[in-house]
Amino acid sequence: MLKYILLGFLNYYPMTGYDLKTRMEDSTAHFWHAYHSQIYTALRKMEEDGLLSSEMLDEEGSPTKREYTITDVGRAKLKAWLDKSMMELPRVKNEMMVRAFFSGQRDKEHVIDELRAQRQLHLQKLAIYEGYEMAHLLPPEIPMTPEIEHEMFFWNRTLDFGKRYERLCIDWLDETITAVESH
Amino acid sequence: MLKYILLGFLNYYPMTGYDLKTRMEDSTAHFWHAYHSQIYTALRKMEEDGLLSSEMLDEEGSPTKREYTITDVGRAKLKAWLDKSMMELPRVKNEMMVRAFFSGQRDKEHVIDELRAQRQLHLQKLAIYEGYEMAHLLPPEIPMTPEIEHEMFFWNRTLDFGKRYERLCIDWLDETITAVESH
DNA sequence: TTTGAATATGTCAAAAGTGACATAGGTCAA
DNA sequence: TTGACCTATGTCACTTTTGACATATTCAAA
Repeated sequence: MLKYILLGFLNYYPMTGYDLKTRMEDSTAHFWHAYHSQIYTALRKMEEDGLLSSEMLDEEGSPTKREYTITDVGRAKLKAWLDKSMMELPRVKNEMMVRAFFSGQRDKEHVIDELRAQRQLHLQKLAIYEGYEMAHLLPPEIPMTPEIEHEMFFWNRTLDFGKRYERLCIDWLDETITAVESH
Repeated sequence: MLKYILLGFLNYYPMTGYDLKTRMEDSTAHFWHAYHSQIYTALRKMEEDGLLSSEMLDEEGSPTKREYTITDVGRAKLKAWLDKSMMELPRVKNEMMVRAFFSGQRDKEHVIDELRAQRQLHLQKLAIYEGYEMAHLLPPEIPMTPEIEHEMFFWNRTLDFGKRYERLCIDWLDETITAVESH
């Protein structure tokens, strides 16, 4: 999966591992988390496999960077993945729900503390999403074309999903906290 | 994580790998997916580590089963995990959102087909959740006590989260389909 | 001037997850 | 009685993910 995210971004324009890491933190990390260690190793592997090519950039006044460019093979791989529709539901992993499921075995006050902390974190995340502009993902020199607006339509749809998800979590936590408090 | 789910279930009463697998499919799989291969290997590993003990059951008229029982060490491990509150947000991985994010590069009709298929799957899942009774997780011979009702309160909270999540997905897909259709 | 934050890139061992392959008995209906 | 499906348990090679450790530069503030 990470492979396709990296291909997807590099299909727009060449980028370094750090660029990709920050791009992901501002966008896809909300629905696909990856450590920078994984991104760098994945890029190396993808270059070995011929999906990417790389070039060292030595600008003065900035550290050495390795910039990756998608190859035709990489582009074909991305297209093949996008063209094969997903016919199952995505697999979910949510540690907080696991904890909630087994919370009957726990001290009530302790459970409430945790739920409140989670609520706070979801509020913060929602605030970030609400202040977020997907246009920031674009490099400043790129002019707005209908194609890019079309891309951004989908970026904004995923952002919208993120906001709704955070609201759902907050509402669920509010109700759960109230229900646990009232015995 | 899987380890704690298995400990959580085995803390109720001893079970076989298959029992755990089916229990998970009916409950925690909605927020934590695991293959049976992973469950069986995890159980072996946990026995090695002293968290579980096992015993072969040879009932006539049924295949050989291995039943696992939680040990005191396992119980302590579970308690320690439950007692340490989660102070970050759970990490999300959602392949469908990754696909949506990069859907600007795809054929419109193709995207709509995929979104419609996803919508159908989420409707099915919601119907399953709405017909689901958490009490079915309990073995028939167990009487209903206040303790078990307390456990079930949390089980039902996670089911409620699941229903809301499915409705969110359906609503989001409906709106996204409409928006993509109307250019 | 030094300290800390941000930029930038990596390695690595270990753990977790994937999904195909394999086996075998029981039940039930066509 | 044959085939399909469910129960029940596993192996295994491979990929992915985790999270700690490591390093070096730049820039701004204290």
